[in-house]
Amino acid sequence: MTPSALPQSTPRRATLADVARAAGVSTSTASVVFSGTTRVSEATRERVLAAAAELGYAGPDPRAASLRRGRSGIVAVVLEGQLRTAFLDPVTIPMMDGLTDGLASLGAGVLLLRDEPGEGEVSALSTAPVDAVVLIGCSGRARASLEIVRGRGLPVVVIEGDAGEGIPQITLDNREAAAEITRHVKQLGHERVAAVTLPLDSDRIRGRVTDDRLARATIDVTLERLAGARDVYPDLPAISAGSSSIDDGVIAGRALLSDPVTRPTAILAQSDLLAAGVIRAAEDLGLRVPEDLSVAGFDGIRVDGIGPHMLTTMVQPAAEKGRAAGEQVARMLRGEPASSLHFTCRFRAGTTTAAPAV
Amino acid sequence: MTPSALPQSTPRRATLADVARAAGVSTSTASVVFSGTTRVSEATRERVLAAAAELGYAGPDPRAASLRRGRSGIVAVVLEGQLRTAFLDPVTIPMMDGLTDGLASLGAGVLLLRDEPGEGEVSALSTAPVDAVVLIGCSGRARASLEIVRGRGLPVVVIEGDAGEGIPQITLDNREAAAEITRHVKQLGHERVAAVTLPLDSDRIRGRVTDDRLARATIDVTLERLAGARDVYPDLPAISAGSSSIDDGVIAGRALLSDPVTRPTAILAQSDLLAAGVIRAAEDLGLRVPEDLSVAGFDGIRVDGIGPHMLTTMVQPAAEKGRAAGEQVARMLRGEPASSLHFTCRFRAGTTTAAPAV
DNA sequence: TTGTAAGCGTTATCAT
DNA sequence: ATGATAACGCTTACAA
Repeated sequence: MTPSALPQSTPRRATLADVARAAGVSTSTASVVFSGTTRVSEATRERVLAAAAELGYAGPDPRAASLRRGRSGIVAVVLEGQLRTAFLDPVTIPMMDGLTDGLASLGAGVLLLRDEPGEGEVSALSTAPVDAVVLIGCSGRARASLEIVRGRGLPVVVIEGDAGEGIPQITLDNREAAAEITRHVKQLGHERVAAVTLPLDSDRIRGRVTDDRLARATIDVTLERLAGARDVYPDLPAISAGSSSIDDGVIAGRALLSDPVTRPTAILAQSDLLAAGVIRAAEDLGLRVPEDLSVAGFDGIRVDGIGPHMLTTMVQPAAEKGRAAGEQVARMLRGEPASSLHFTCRFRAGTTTAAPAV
Repeated sequence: MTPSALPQSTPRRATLADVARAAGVSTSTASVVFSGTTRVSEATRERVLAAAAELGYAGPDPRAASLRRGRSGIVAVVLEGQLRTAFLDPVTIPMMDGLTDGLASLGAGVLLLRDEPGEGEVSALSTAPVDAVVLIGCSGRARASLEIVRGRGLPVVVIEGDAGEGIPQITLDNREAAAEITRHVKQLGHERVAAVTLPLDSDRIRGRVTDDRLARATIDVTLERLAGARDVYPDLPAISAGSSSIDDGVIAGRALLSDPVTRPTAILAQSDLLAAGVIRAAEDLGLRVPEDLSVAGFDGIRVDGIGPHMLTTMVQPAAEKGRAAGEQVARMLRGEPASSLHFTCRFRAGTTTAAPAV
């Protein structure tokens, strides 16, 4: 534990002061050489750099710099649950990409955090040296994260979640978008229509969506998209999937299509992955899409694995959402006022919807 | 910019010294109340906490703490290329999950960094307050990252990459594993076999793998897995995919299967996604798997979208790889010696391989 | 159990 | 263009 116990390879790392001394300048001058805040004569500049190279000095210690500056250059992104589940959702990835872009103007890094403080341990959120926080899909237990963040007085932006008073949030027009694609289906002339929804709550139970289950549902996105569809077809039957995946779409699709008598002529899926599964299920049953069954999705991601089909879907600006969040964070950090932003989806006609067969 | 210009909401945040003063104790005592390093009488403890609550003090400033301690509690993970592409690879996600687990004993957070320093800007790697670094898929340009890291004297672990002397690395038995699954196919009696490989280099050009292209290839994983397969079938024809995805698998599969005369009876895919695509291509052509065509994958991920099939594949311990990296980092940070670890894949028989039809 | 004191390595301000 | 000086907010021997 004592320095002397170490191999010898740690003779105390050189500091800026060491470099300055070796170069025969003051620490402040040396500092300026690295930060570039002020003009420095070419001569001294080179002397300092040479001394640094000589001493193996790799630049200012970020910890000291961040204490002094009051900035660490790190923004925390709090994801719900396991990283695994978070990144399984294909919209998360472009969103994260957009976020890093939006943050780029700050030169900030992204610290990934989960919102579950594992086993009595204090949430890393309360001890991480971050300048700001982005909360994603802030529901239920994310409130705890929010409390910590507010306690620390950190700037925070929430994506797809309700954070209450004065906190900038990035939202999507889920209900309106769902209504729009549903109207498209209605205009094609479909009358027997059903929906496949995302999970209703964290239990992720599959099955027929009853009023009862709806009352206990906690996932806003699901509710909003269903509400939008029911704005068009008030009695729209729906079945909830266990997750947003192709396989769950297959299961739901099979359930909806198995009975040739009650079989719908169109299915509205709440995500593209679910839609892909429904298509698969339909084709397995010998139904042609869109001749025998129209299928609509939601998200507008690149779906890997539905072959020649182009999904009719609502394209959500996932990357833009992330970028917007990043930009609002950047603004707050610059002391500028930040605002909530609302994004809208865009209808994209594909080859998976058509008028019902006569 | 001056404090007075701000709304008033920033009357200087309370510091530990403020809290101590308010509680009538010394700063060190107050410090100890928060860190829990030493026993403190219940009475003072409560007085300090009360004072903290009163002043809205949310705990020690992590920046100051990390300067003092010489630790930031953050480990950087450097991914190749865009986050987008990194997270498109389904093995990355469990690996990241394992990594966070392995790091959990440290209570460290994970800072996501890309290895491409965007446009002349200094790589965040050189200015981020991190305690250690994990390099993933360190090839070519990641050498630059490695240089920075070594310059800063940070502990580093490399996953699936060669970092040279004395740097712990986490590797996989790609060649041996590829040979194993190839032997399985050979033992089933297949003689007309072909391979679908991962990209050969960052150009990601699709097509027949010639000796020429092979000589210029830069992606180790691809080369190792191909070498393993050719240990069994020395003349194994191969076609390279543009990426590890189902759609690219379809393309490659179609290319290999289109000619009924030369059509192989078994296809070895270098990833499960590619295998799924090959299966899709086969079924599109009216071939049954495994009766008319055997398909083997690699990775052992959950493939979303191949319906009833269970892929015959080599299961790689992705999460374990990540966890191991995390643990080695933890050891280095504790001053213990770290070591390189080599992982092996496990053969998993599925329903997609069988003896060729007679 | 509590207090004293000495930094941790920078950067910012203000002279010179 | 350069330098002196004072923080930044905390932790941790060590002393009491």
